[in-house]
Amino acid sequence: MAYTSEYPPFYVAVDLVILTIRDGAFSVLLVERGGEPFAGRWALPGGFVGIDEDLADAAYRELEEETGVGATSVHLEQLATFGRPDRDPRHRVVSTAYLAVGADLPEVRGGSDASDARWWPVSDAVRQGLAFDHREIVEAGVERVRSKLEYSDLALRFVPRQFTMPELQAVYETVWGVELDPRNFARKVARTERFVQETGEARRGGRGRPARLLEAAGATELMPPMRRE
Amino acid sequence: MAYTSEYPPFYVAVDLVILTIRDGAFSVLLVERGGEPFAGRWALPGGFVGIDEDLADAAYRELEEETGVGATSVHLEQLATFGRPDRDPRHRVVSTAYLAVGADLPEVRGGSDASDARWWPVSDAVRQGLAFDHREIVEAGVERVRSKLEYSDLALRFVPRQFTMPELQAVYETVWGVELDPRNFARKVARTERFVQETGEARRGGRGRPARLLEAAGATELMPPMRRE
DNA sequence: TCTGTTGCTGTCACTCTGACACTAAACCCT
DNA sequence: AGGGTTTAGTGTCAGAGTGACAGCAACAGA
Repeated sequence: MAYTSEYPPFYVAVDLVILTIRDGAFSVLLVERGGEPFAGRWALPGGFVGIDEDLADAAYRELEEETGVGATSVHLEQLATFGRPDRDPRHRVVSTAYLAVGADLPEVRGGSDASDARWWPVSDAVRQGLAFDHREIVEAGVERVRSKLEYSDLALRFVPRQFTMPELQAVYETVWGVELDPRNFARKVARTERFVQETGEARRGGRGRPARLLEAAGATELMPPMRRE
Repeated sequence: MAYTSEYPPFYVAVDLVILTIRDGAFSVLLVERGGEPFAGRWALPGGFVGIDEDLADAAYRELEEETGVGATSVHLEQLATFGRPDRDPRHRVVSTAYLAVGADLPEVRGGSDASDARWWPVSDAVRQGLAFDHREIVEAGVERVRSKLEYSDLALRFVPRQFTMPELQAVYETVWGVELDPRNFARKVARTERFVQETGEARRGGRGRPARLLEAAGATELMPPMRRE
């Protein structure tokens, strides 16, 4: 069966801004483009949405294809939609960007197509020329995360299920690019009821005093919020 | 010229959540649907995006068609994109919702098509059954506004260029549905540098002591933020 | 057991917040 | 003209949150 139309068609895509902290760097997953346009340039993972597929489902599908990580333990939310008529030189593509945040996301080499895929520190990623308008999309995702650390539990998505207070503090310091006072930080986290709770265990094996292991306790808002600057 | 495709096409639309305060009520503009589906039901104004048209341009165009108001003095921002496969029974329509906020938006009767159009208090609007998934979209817009009042200058878009402190306070009270203390409110607004400034004039003619006229002074953030609850 | 390293907590001064009551400036009516 | 009514505008005080700061605690390894 074929469809005809008086007008050229829209293509609808999803792009993923997958963020994690790797080796102490706030990082985004990029794939190297094999073909034109922008061959050899780095771009966000993404793809076209099926005609019967929900946008969020398409985002999950792309996420799993690129990282092998299921929805479990990865936070996924809609970021924004980018639809400038000239953003793709081939067709009219409207792309809804999704933001994914996870802990310990796996190393990736070679995506579904033969092209390369790797984690980039976000500062390096936006400095180089990304394909399409992906620099703008990455910046929107990064700003969303920086902002949501202030008042939400998003920081907990950057650490494993069990984590320590210094690890959680490092999330804020890495994402915001600032240094925080550990005493004030711990006080603020502890003040929010049901934000984190003690597991009773501790992380041993490193140097120095072992840090107590914490886990999320259900609260989704940090109240009062943590403030930048 | 005709285009053919192996697959049924996507349609890309914009929907507008146009919010203002009318007669003391936080209100949204709805249009009555003339034809199927959802004939007779109320819906958000909106329409399809041209194949060479930017999403934001389409939103501006629809805004002007529906309200006669140009971009001037109306704040417009992208809200979110709604793309459930079954959200429109006819086609696959992916719709990007835009949020518009303005002061003194005009009364409207009869849109571009012959159907009716009018302002609804948002509580009445979401209570009745709106067409498509428009209830969800309205709720997203309302929540966005309630949230942005806390930390941005969005409240200034609900009042005319010159306004009084009680009028500005009424924006917060109406949108949040709470009562605020005028002393604490004025202190907080005045504390943020360059948020509002005196014009030297006063609003006369009403009952009681005339209120001094203020205007926006350039700051786009309310710091520290105004807090709900 | 000594040293190095990292985790953890308490205090104090300051600012911000929320609660609260009175004075000021206009209008209206007599 | 004066008194009453209505709305605008301000100051204080107690409690909470914040940022700056130093010292003790618990482990590993030598």
